[in-house]
Amino acid sequence: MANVKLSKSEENYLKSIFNLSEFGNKQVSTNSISKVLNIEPASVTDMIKKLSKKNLIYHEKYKGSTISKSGIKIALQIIRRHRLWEVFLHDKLNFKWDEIHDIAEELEHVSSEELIDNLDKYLKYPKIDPHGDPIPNKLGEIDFVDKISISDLNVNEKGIVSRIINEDEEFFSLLKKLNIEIGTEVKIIDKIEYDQSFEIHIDKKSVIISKDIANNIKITKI
Amino acid sequence: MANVKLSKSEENYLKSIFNLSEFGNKQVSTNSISKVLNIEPASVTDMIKKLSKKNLIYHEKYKGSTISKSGIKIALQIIRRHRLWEVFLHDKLNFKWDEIHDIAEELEHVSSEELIDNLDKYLKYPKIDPHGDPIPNKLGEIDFVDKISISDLNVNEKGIVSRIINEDEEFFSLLKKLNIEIGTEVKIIDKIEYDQSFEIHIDKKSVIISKDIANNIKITKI
DNA sequence: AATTACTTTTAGGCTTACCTAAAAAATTTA
DNA sequence: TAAATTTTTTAGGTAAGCCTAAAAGTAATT
Repeated sequence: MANVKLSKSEENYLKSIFNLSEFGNKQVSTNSISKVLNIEPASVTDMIKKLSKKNLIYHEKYKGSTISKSGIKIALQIIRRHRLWEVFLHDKLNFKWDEIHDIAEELEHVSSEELIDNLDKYLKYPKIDPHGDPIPNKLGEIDFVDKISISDLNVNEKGIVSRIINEDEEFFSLLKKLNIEIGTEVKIIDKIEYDQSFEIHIDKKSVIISKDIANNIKITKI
Repeated sequence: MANVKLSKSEENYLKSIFNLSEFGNKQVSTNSISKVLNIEPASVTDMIKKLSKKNLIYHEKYKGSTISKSGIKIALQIIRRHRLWEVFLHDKLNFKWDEIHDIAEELEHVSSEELIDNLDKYLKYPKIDPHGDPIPNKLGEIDFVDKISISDLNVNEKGIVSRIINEDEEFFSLLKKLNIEIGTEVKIIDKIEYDQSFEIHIDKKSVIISKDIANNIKITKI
């Protein structure tokens, strides 16, 4: 069955639903999809009906949506395309890691399996993209490393930044200002009880970041 | 003025009109656009109105369309993107020269000037694509070499295939069957008066090709 | 020049993917 | 638990880009 080419919109919805569902395990609300895609809830309801009819998601009225097995499979392929293009843009075309997301967002919808397979080979089958996110292979398999965030560290512990969760422009430019990128070493100086923010050291300079920011920066403990 | 992003459809129309106009010099009929794009004439009329309003083409009712200066400029950029992607697909991803057209047809609509400039640099500013077509530079300038076709050769003259005009799938597979590609040496054995077809030698093997085929294969005389 | 044939345009429709406004259901709060 | 709030859905509408059928113009043929 299946395997009818999806539209760009359908692909974007599916990818977002997958991301919001945390690997297919959580029910996703109409509102949350509306927010990440910047599309009115009423329109989201329309698309939910469409994707349900194609059995890519299941939907219970007024309750929420769950992504199906075949939906996950497709979502992983879209994510694979996105991340491979990001590697290409960063490693071959010398784009900065904070410039690649939007372009990859467009390239990911060019649908040719052969194109992606050849690109994968050309890039020597990379395992992670420039943001530190794992790249699913042709079969949709993904090196799933359950990473901890800066917020999981205790005072005086250190880590190497390995992945940026939030992909918003503003978040990227904030990190740039803070001199944080993949590979940066951070050390926790203090946890501020009042608002749960963190004082950390980057290149021996002290900065304070909110709990939310700390949550969005994954690290490898050292 | 100008510089509002065009839709994929608008870009495809503009490119076709440019191609049919022979570098902007000829008036283009609604029917001819309809044929190359495989879209009904009535729909073509709709789009002609749209492009006219944007001053990318001029249109005289029932007479035909002419592409404007700014239309040409944009068309050349689309062609530039298409041909650069073809070089990438052929040289880097190892696609065969007859497999690249359709994929490039999609990639060409990804709109990021920076992307194309970086790609151009990465490919070392190529002057021709794998079909032998010249690639416009960032400014839209194009190495315009007025090539001759096989049909311009006389009996016993030889040439090296340098460009394939027709980009249809069927034409490509015909050439493949005939063992003709960029770089192939051909020699005219005979011109057949009856139907203007040509008997030519490829790798010392004799084949007969129609006048139309001979017209669509550009060569460098040797 | 009249008829026929072809080309182009107009008119009206359809689908996709969005929208707003209002109704219905679920959840939170008092 | 009743009222208020929030979420979700329904209903109806819009623009883009296509379609068919029919009308209007142009060109070719007799």
